[in-house]
Amino acid sequence: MAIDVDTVVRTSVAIADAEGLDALTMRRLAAELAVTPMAIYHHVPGKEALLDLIADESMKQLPVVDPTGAWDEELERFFVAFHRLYLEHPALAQVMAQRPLEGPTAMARGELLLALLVGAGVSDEDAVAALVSLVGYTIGMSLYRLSRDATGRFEGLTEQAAPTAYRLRSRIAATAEHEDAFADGLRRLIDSYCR
Amino acid sequence: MAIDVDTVVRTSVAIADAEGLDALTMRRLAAELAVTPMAIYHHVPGKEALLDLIADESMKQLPVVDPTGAWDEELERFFVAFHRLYLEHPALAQVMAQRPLEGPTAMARGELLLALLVGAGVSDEDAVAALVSLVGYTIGMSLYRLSRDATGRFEGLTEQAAPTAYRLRSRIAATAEHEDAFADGLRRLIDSYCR
DNA sequence: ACCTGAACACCGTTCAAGT
DNA sequence: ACCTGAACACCGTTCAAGT
Repeated sequence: MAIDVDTVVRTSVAIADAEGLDALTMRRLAAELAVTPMAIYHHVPGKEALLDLIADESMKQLPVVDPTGAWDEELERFFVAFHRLYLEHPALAQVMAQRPLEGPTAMARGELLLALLVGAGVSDEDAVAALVSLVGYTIGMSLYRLSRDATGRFEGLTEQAAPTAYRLRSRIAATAEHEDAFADGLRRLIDSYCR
Repeated sequence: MAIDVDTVVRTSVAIADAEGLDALTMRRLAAELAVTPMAIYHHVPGKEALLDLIADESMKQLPVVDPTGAWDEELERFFVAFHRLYLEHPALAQVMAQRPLEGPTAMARGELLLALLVGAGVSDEDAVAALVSLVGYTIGMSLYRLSRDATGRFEGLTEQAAPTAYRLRSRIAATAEHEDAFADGLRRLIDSYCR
């Protein structure tokens, strides 16, 4: 039934995107591929390995930075795209949250970012420190945002019953959901590495 | 057998801390409590609710900020403790990654942080923006660090076979695992809100 | 080499019954 | 009110067998 690693991975991504990561089970995937659950194991060692493949495949959507561009602008462009990738694929964010950014594709993108910084005169140490901070910030802000989207908000919390908590939540929600909240903090972080 | 919500939650935390979140199943928990799996459902609606309770219970370990202290120092103290809490309880970080910081305890801590900032003359909007960024940064850096700790590192990656990727990973690992990496980026972010 | 069928050792949760 | 026993509808994965 024309089953290979690529179709397995692509179908997995499609299921996770459409119905959430919980819906992605080996049995569901097999059904989608019109095949027995065990057939998948001839192309992928197991579910963990499948998630690794999904992670790496998805990272290919990250932009490739231009090493000749302005490094602060390139950084902003890259991490805004990173953030957007997570928001558009919540299941991916969920997968990546538990997985080091160590796939071949992620590493290749990392090399480019590092080269960009070092080429701009930043020391090796500072460049790596900057990258780690920016990646951490991006992951955290994405997950934080997604977790607010996912849950039914203000459940059982009315303005009458708990006015302070209610107002705090409203304000946090408004800020966290605003597109610019992420970019604002990102710029603060990037700027701090400019000096 | 002396089963109440508190012992259920505390035992859950103990299992998750000792053996990881995956080991925390309703059946395993029941065994630990010397009770039938179904007994738990008379004290907690279900597993999701149990995870909510674990989350809120754990948040009680976060420090209470001193509203009369220097706000930059208080912020640093709070988020460094937050980071440490996650590192010491990886299962908690895993739970929180998928859950909004909206429990009663988290909200109470948030109120205090907000009061601290507003008391220092920061506008409401900026204060909320600062908190969201700092929380996002802290969550992301914690998860990023934990994900590197969890996986067997450099699996199948030798210096001979792929020298560039190998060196990049080594440098990232060294940076990410350094205690000061988190605090450094945190200070950059906090400082950016001082001006 | 690739796929199937049946089975194993698990999950969370429902439901009816006991005290 | 609190707990039990048996069952249901799932999981990921092993193993032996087919082609």
